[in-house]
Amino acid sequence: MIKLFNTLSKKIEVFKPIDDVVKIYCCGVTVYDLCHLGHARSYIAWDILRRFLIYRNYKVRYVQNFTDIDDKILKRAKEENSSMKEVSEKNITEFHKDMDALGILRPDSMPRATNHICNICSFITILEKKGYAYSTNGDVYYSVFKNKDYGKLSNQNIQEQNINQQGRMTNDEHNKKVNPQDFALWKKAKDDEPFFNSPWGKGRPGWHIECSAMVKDELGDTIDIHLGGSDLIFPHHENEIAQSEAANGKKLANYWLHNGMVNVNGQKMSKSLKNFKTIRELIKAGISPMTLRYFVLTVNYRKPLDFTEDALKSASEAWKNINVALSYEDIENSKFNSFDKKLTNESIEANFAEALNFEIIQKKQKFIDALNNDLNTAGAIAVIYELAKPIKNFINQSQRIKDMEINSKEIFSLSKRFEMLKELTEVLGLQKETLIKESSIEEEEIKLLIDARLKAKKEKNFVEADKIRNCLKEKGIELIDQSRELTTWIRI
RNA sequence: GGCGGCAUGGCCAAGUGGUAAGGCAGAGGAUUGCAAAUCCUUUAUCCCCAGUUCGAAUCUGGGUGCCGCCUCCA
Repeated sequence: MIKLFNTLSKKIEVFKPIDDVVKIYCCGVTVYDLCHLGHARSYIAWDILRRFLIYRNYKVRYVQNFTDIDDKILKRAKEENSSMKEVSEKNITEFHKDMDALGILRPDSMPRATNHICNICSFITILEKKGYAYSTNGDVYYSVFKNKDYGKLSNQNIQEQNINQQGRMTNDEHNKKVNPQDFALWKKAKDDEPFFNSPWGKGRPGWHIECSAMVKDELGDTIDIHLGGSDLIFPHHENEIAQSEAANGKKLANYWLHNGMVNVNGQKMSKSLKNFKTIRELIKAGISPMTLRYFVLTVNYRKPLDFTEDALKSASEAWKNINVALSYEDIENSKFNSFDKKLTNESIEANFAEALNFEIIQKKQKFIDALNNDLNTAGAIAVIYELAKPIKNFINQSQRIKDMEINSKEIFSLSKRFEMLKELTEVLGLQKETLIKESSIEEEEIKLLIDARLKAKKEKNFVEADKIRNCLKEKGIELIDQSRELTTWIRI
């Protein structure tokens, strides 16, 4: 039983899909710039939800939009002396690069606001006909007081909001809006702005209406799950509900899920505070994509995620260990060819195989239980670690100890664990990474230095020996003395 | 001012009524010329106060502190 926290009811609820295809809509990005860690957090969380549903045998249709009409895009286009289209195209390409790097599955469909102008216009027309919208000189607004339910998602009292916001309207808005909370469905274009033709003249859609129109077009009137950041609860999602439910006369989404923000020094990471780190720059700074993914998974998706050097370092070390375990396949293939890899249950004592199997199944169940519980990824990771630890230990030892004694029973056990480890890491989207750092040093040079060091060691010149060790360490090479005469090395 | 959330060991973080998962970091020991890896040992009564209960980190009330939303925002 998958249980999810529903913002609408403010409770954890058992997830029950409407029919056999789970319909999910996720609010995407406004494509005026590169994505930062906050975006990564959000889309990683929802990627886990999607992967887990699929793992639990649900069919999923996952739609995520691009907002490619927006004031910020226009502003950016002006700054760069380019067009709205060019800015959004460029950032959509960059978006895909980042998301692919993070191992986020591509949505089944990624509609763009600009391709849905027609749907948006007919949507607004319906709202007008039903009396929920009014137009004033080329602008169209949604009248929130016409809607009895308005505020049900964010638990806002519309009257109080009204009082609070009286002073916030610009003079221009005062002339057009009946109430301060009324929001734009269609915005009249200024002379120098790009526009689309509409029944109300030249203009462009307001922010919220695109999602309502695209949800309806792509998935229908009522969907299973609507996703987004917690900063979208109000007003964006509240307004989406108001529009869609007024127009369609049906519930928009059964489950509303919202992820917590990424914080920097206790404050929300955001463009306006200029405290953000783009995914691009983090990766460039040597933090691998899977480290970022792991970092995100250490905290429940609804809680704030503090971005600190320490936390990132901790995630990085932990991920390295799991990553070592994930390289088991390669090690097995290259090192243990002498073993009969086709070991079967028959060649291993039945009791042993049975006990092992039981243990592994138990871990799998623990993993599922964790994710069932409102996507407790931290709990799931604990299971991953339990599986990975013996594998990691084995690999580390085999790399460092010459002629390590290995028995077929152990290999059998490790292989079985590894199978499950792979299955479960896949659900979390954690993929093996090659963590080799760039190193200027050539293999030939390393060998020469190792020989020099062995010679120094024989002469008990440990000062010189340590000097060579430290020198190589600085270049990302770690030496391992497997015996008096044998030294190997690995990149760190 | 309105709405919502959070407070668990040095750090990160699970657990939501039956005497505290996991990770990172640290300490001691074994091993090692050193180092690495591995193994063993080791570090919490859960912000404060009151209450409910046989029993609470977990429920209720009050307090303190922090954060988010109410303008664009994942």
